[in-house]
Order: sequence, then C-alpha cells, then structure tokens
Amino acid sequence: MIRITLPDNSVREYPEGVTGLDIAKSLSNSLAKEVLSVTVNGEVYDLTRSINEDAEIILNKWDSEDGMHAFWHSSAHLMAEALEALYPGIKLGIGPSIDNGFYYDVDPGEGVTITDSDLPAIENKMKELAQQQNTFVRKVMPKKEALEHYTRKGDQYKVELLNDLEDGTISFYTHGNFTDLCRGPHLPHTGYIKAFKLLSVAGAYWKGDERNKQLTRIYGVSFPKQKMLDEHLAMLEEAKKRDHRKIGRDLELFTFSHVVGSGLPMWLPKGAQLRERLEEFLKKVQREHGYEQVITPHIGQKELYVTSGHYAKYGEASFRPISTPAEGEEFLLKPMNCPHHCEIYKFKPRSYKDLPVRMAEFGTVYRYEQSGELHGLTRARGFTQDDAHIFCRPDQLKEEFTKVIDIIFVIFKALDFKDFIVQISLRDPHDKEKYIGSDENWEKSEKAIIEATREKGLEASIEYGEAAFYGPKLDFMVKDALGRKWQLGTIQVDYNLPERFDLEYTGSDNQKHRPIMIHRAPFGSMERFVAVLIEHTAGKFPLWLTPEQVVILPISEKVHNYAEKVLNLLKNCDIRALIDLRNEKIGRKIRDSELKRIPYLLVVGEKEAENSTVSVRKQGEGDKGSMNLQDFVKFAKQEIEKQLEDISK
RNA sequence: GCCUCUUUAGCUCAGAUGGUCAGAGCAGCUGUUUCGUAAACAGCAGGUCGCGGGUUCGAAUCCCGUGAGAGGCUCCA
Repeated sequence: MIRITLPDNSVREYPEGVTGLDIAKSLSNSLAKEVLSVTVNGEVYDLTRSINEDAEIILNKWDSEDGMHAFWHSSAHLMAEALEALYPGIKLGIGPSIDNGFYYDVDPGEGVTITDSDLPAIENKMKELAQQQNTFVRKVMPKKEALEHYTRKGDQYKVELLNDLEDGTISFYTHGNFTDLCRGPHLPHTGYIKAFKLLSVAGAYWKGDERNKQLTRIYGVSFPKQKMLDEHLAMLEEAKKRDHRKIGRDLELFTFSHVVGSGLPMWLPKGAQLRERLEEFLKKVQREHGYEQVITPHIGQKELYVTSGHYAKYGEASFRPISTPAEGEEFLLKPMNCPHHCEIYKFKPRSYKDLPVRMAEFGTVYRYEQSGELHGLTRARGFTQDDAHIFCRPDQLKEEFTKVIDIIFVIFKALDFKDFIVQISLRDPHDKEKYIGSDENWEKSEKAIIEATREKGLEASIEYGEAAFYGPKLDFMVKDALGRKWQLGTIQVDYNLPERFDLEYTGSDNQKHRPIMIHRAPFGSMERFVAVLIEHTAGKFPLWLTPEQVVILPISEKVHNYAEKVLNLLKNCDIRALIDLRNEKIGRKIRDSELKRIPYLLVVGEKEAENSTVSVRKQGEGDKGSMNLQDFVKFAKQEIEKQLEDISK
C-alpha cells in the first residue's frame, strides 16, 4: 500500500499502481467525471498513469491550468489524428496547448495547402474520432528505437525533435490509430472532448526560425461542454467590439489613409485632444519629478546613428536615408531620440553636482516595421514616444531607476491598469554577439535592474534574450481585448551610449567620469498606450480625460434658448460640453450620445427651462432624476477636480 | 518579409455556376413632424465593385500582378 496525501492534508492508503482516476472515483463519482489530470509530487500525470510511491496529489479539473492544458493538449492530438486521416503523408511538427486553446504545426506536403475552408471537414473528422472514445495509452521507448521509427516513417520534424531529447525520458501517446511523440499528460480517452472549434490557419516557421521551412499552423479551442464553447466564441465576438481600430473610427479618434502610407496614424480632433490631455498629465508628473522638457528635430545625420550603433544594428532594415540635393549628405528620420539627447547633454560641461539630468521629450520617431507586423495604433511606423533620458552618476542609478518605477505606477494607477505583467529582459547568455558593450557593464546594469525591482517588491519574470542590444530592460506589459500582450512602460539601463558619445561629467575629485543613461517611457508610445486604453475602457474614458464630458439634449426647438444657456454656463466653468440641436426625438438623441460614450447627458425640456433645472442621465446608467442647474455645474466640476487630484497622488 | 483569408457607397453588408447585379440598412442632404429618456416619417443624392493588366461577344464575378486590411509566424532600437 502507498500513502496518498490530498490537498486538504488528509492521508489515504491505496494499493501501489493506483491511478488518479481510481482515487477520484474513490472520493466521489461526480469528481471522477470532472477530473482531467492529476499532479503527483509536483509532476502532472495522466489520470490513467499508475502511482507507485507515497505521494502528495492534486486532482486537476477544468478550473485548474493543469487540467485545462491536458484537455487542450489531447485536443491537439485528436486534431492531428484527423489531419493524418484526411491528408495522407502529412508530417507533424509540434502541437502544444497554449493560453487559450491549442495548435498543431504540420507540413501537408508539396502542393497541398490547408485553408480556412478546409476546417469544417477536419472538425467533422475530429467529431467522428472523438465519438470512438479511444483511450490515450502512454509508452516509454528508448531513443534509438524511437529514432528508427520516425526515420523509417520519413518524419524529419520528429527526428529533429528526438535528437534534442535526453534518452530514457522519451514517451509516446497512442489513441486509436494515432501515435505521437509527447511528454503528456493526456485525458483518459478522446470522448472527453465534446465541443471544439478550429479557429484559423496560419504559417509558422519550424522551430520559430525564419530560415526554416514554414509549416501550416492550425489553431483551435475545445471545451468539455458545448455551452462553454458557445460562451467562449461569444466572448471573442465581444472582444472584437472593443478593438481599438473599430472604436477609434466610431468615436472619431484616429484614422489611417493608404494614400498617406500604411502604419502612419493620423489623430482626428477628438483623438488629438485625448492624447494631448494625457501628455499634459505626464508632463505635470514629470515636472514634479525634476524632468525638463526638450525639443529636437525629426531627422539627424546618418553619422549620429553610426556613432550610437543603431545604424549597424538596424540600418539595413530601416527607411532609407534621405539626402541633401547639393552636398549629398545623408540624414535619417529619427528612429529614437537618445542620440539627440546625448548631444544636448554635451551642450555644456557637466559637474557631478548637476546630475542627474532628466531630459524629457514627446518625440515622434519613424521605424520601418515589417508590413505584416503593422497593427492599428499598437504597431505603427510613425509614433510618439513619451521619451526621457536620465543621465546620472553610478551612485544615483538605483534611486533614479526606482523613481521611474514610481512614475509608471502613477500612470498605471491613474488610468486604472491593474493587470499588468512586469518583465525583466536580460541578454541571451548564449548569444552575446547580438549585444554591444562590455560584459562588466552588462552585469552591472542587469544587477541594478534586478535589485531595484526586488526593492520595489515587484513580481517580475526574467526573460533571457529580450534585452535591447545596448542594455537590459524592465518592461510593463498589458494585454489587449484579445489577450495579446503589448509592452507599454519600459525602463532601460545603458552604459553604452555614454561611452559611444563620450559623455562626461567632472567629479568631486576633479577627474572626468562617465555618466550612466536611463532610457524610459511610462506610456511607451502615445499610440500604443491609447490603443490599449481604448480596449480596456471600451471607449468609456474617465471623465477628466474624455474629449466630450457633457451633452445637452433639448427636447424640442422651444427650449433651444435655455439649452444654449446651459451650454454656455458649462463652458464658462471649463466643462467640455456640447449640444445636440438636431431635429430628432429625445430617444434618438440619447441613443446617439450613449453610443458616443459621453459621460453625462442633460435632457432639458419646458419643465427644466421653467425651473432652471436639468434632467441628468449618466452614461450606461440611465436617468438619474432632475437637478438644479447650478448644482449640476458644481457637482460636475467637483467630480472632475477630484479625479484630477486623485490621479496625481 | 512569410503563410492563410478579405477587399462592393462614409459605416455594416447582399450580390449561386461571367449576361437588367450595381443593391439594402444606417449615416448624409431636403422636406414634414416640435416630440419627454437608447433609432419619427417621406423623398433625394452616394460607388469606373482597391488599383493595373489579361481571358471573353460580355467581368464586381475567372486568371496574373500590385496596394490596403485581418489572423498568425518572424521581427520590434
């Protein structure tokens, strides 16, 4: 007998070789129906895999990631089985579960393409196979035998995968006629997979390397119940409605024109207003933190970027240089602001007493992003960074770094971004060639970031190989409506540019010293930040920020005079108000204003005009009853002022 | 840049197998209506069907090229 410890710390005895499913059944029938995988001493097992020693176990249902991933992973196998049946000779790459479903990368063979229109047929085959309720059987095989098998089969991708694996740990899963190299774990049988949908077809380079062949990736998602699938698909539809590209058009915030060029956003009046308000807000916070605004030109000599190292790294993949007609001098559209700021630093000799120097600029930059990468405002070719560079002494580095974290917190709190991910991006220790600068400086800056992050009590993941080529970064990522991660705030430590631009300050010892640079952008870029803000708020911006705060809706022409009076009063109190004088019924005016996400709607008719009142509606909440006009003005002003106070705290 | 898909009026979309297929709703304009809390009624106007070639007696529809967009991959100073 072995001793099994359950999550509530109770201990039960079972015969050796007992399975997770056996244990679930012994606890309750309903549990046995819901459980999907079992975690045994920290390792996730199939429910049907025997447990041979004392263990602490957790039975994973759909509500746990380990349960869900077993489900999706098994779904990927089911799909692969269907694909093998429908496309003889198809070769399989990898087929994992992901955050919201699963995919399989396949090579359908020369001249065979799988398109969206083929997905229903694959789904039908999957349905048919799922109904057979084939059990997943795990088998461990020596590497040699496995290699022989796949070599014989001509499955070059699996052979490649096998070559990277340690012998002795190689497991295979078989269900029905389908066998796959796989770590597992899997569901007991395919019948668990009751509801699924194949979502899209995409190209994906083998092993994520663009030098390799591009395989066909099929994405899908599956659930234990049809109702859950329906809800998930409905949720995806809802998410599409929050897409910043759609809301941006509906609310007249920004637009693109293929005549101007792809990836070059143009801010419409309301969007420009919104953006300027955000910029003013950040400027104020930065002033309080000792920053000074600077302004630099949109172009710079090519030499500037040769010096900075950017030209060597990105020159070939950038917009081509522009040149002067007479002299043929080459200039680049600036892809970043730091070299210009370095030159401002050099404007005069600096003393250790002057540091830190904090130079801020809303700098518009242009980068040649690959055409397939452009994505609304989140990935554009022209965008404005809320950039700043801090030039400081080594002894100031950590404090300056943590102060930047504080600013980012102020911004995120002000705009109610609660779910952000913090990522420390370090260099790839196996590929140091990609980076410039000495090992010593890299180690110093990586250490500084890790320490500052720890001192701030931030839970950060460490990603190797994600650093900028000149230094490590601390990134703040936020997800969009469809769960895609975008980097917003970023802080980067840089020892390299000061060296390359030969930046100096005179120390208390009267010797020349090298300052350290911190690059930072709390919003990241105005474009990307506004995009994510739109998707988070669904266009319902906070009162202090929204371009139109109050709309006055007269019921008929008879009260236009009174309505105009209300408008002027609000405007005089610096409330952004507008009036709807259209010859429309009140229901229509309300609807249109609601769709424009205007926070307050003031309905005024003859009753209101007589008593100097307004009938107040709050967006999304309906009728709030009538209010004295003066009282409403006071109330609205107070609410706006309170918001502004709160966000600057 | 690569893979798959899409591209018809400002927006959302109809337009089997090429032949009154250039349409609808909303928005716009003009009238009528002066109205109490999420779409009044009527009329009018709007498009060389992304662009350029080709096949055909005939192309929105088929083929080739190209632009733009979507979902991914790669990339992201």
